[in-house]
Amino acid sequence: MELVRRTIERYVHLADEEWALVLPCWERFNFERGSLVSTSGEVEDRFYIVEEGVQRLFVEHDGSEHCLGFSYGHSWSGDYDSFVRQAPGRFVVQALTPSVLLGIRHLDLMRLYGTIPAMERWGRLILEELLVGRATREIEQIALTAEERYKRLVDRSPHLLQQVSQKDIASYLRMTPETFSRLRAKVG
Amino acid sequence: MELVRRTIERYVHLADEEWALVLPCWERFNFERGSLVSTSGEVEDRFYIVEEGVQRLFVEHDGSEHCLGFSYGHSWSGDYDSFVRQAPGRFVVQALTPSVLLGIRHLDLMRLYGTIPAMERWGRLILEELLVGRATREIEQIALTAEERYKRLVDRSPHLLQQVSQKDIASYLRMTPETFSRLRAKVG
DNA sequence: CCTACTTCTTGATCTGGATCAAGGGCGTGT
DNA sequence: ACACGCCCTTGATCCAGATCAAGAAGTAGG
Repeated sequence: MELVRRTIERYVHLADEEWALVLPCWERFNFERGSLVSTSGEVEDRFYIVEEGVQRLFVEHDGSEHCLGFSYGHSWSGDYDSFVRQAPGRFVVQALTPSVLLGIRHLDLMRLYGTIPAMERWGRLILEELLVGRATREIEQIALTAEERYKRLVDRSPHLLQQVSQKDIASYLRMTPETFSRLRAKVG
Repeated sequence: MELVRRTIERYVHLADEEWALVLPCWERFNFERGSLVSTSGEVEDRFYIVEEGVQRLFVEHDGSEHCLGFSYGHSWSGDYDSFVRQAPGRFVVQALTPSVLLGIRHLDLMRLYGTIPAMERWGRLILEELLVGRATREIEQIALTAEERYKRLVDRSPHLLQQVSQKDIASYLRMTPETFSRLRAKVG
C-alpha cells in the first residue's frame, strides 16, 4: 500500500499513528481487460486509486454508450457519483486494460473522516480536483467544434491515443468513430 | 446572517463559540439586475449563499455565451471553479434579477477549515453536492436530444420558465432561441 | 496457422438543429 | 406617454456531423 501513502501525502500530512489507521482500510483489486469495476444501477461501495491500467467511465442511453472520462496512472477511479450519493449508479466503469486498483470502502472512509481531520481535508481536496476536472471538460464540450476538441486532445493527452481505442476516444470527444477517423486523416 | 446559520446547519452542527467565529466572516452584497457577480479572467475571492434573486453562470467563447447553470433560492452562487483553484476565472456570473448574496472570502474560509473541523466537513459536503449536480447535467447533455432536454426542464424546473428569459434557458439547454421557441410551440 | 470478430478507413447520403431574415409585441427608461 | 431596443416567433435555407454502407487491416482465440 505504498502507493496509497504516496498518493495521500501529496495532499495532507498524517502522523504515524494516523497512517496506522488509514492504510489497513485499503485493499488491492485486480480487474481483467473488459471487466466492470462499477455497474450502473448498483451502489458504489468503493473509491479507488489506480495502481495499474486504464479504465473508462461511461453512461448508457438507448443502447449506446457515451464516454465521460478515463482514469489511469495514480489517479482516481470508480463511480464517484454513486459513491458520494450512496445511491444506485448512473455510470459504468470498465477496465480497458488489465488493472490493479486500490480501494477503500465508503463506511471506512466515513469513519476516517470522523476520526482524522486531515483525512476529511483530503476528501475535500479530491472533490475539488474532480469538480475542476468536470468544469474543464464542460467548457470544452460546450464551446468547441469537433475539430477543436480533437486537436485539444492530441495536444494535451497524446498518451491516450496510445492506450485507448479510437472508438472510445471518439465517444469521449462526443463524435462518431467515422468523424474521428476523418479528422485524424485531415489534421494529423 | 440568520440565513447563513440556517444554511450551514442543514449540513453540520456547530457549537456557539464556533458560530461566533463563523458568522462574522459573512458579508451581505447587493447586485443590480444585469451586474456581474464574477468576471472571467479575475480570481474569485468569494463564495456566496443566495438570499434573493436569480443568477446565471456562463462561459464566453468567440463572442457567444454558453449558460452552464442558474443559482437562486438559498443555494450557492459565484464562480466555484475559480474560487477553488484560486486562479483566473473561466466563467462569468451575472445577476439576472436584483440579487442579495451572502459571501465569505477565500482566506477566511480556509482559516475556518483549519480551526473548525465541522466547517471542513461542510466544505466537503458542498463540493459533493456541486459535483453530483454537474454529473447530472453532463448525463442529460450527453444522452438527450434537444426535445428531450426541453421536456425534462419543463418537468423538473418549471419555475425557471417564470424567472428566466427564454434565450437564457435555450442557452442552458444547448440550443438556439429559435429552436427553443419551436419546441415550445410543438411540445407545449 | 487459420478463422472470426472487432476496429479503422473511406465514400455517399441524410438530417437535427443552426443560421439568416423579417415582423410583431412587450418592457423599460426618459 | 412614447420610443427605442430587446425578446420572441415563424419561415427559408444551410451545414457539421451522423448514419448507412462496404472494404481492409488488425488481433485474439482455438
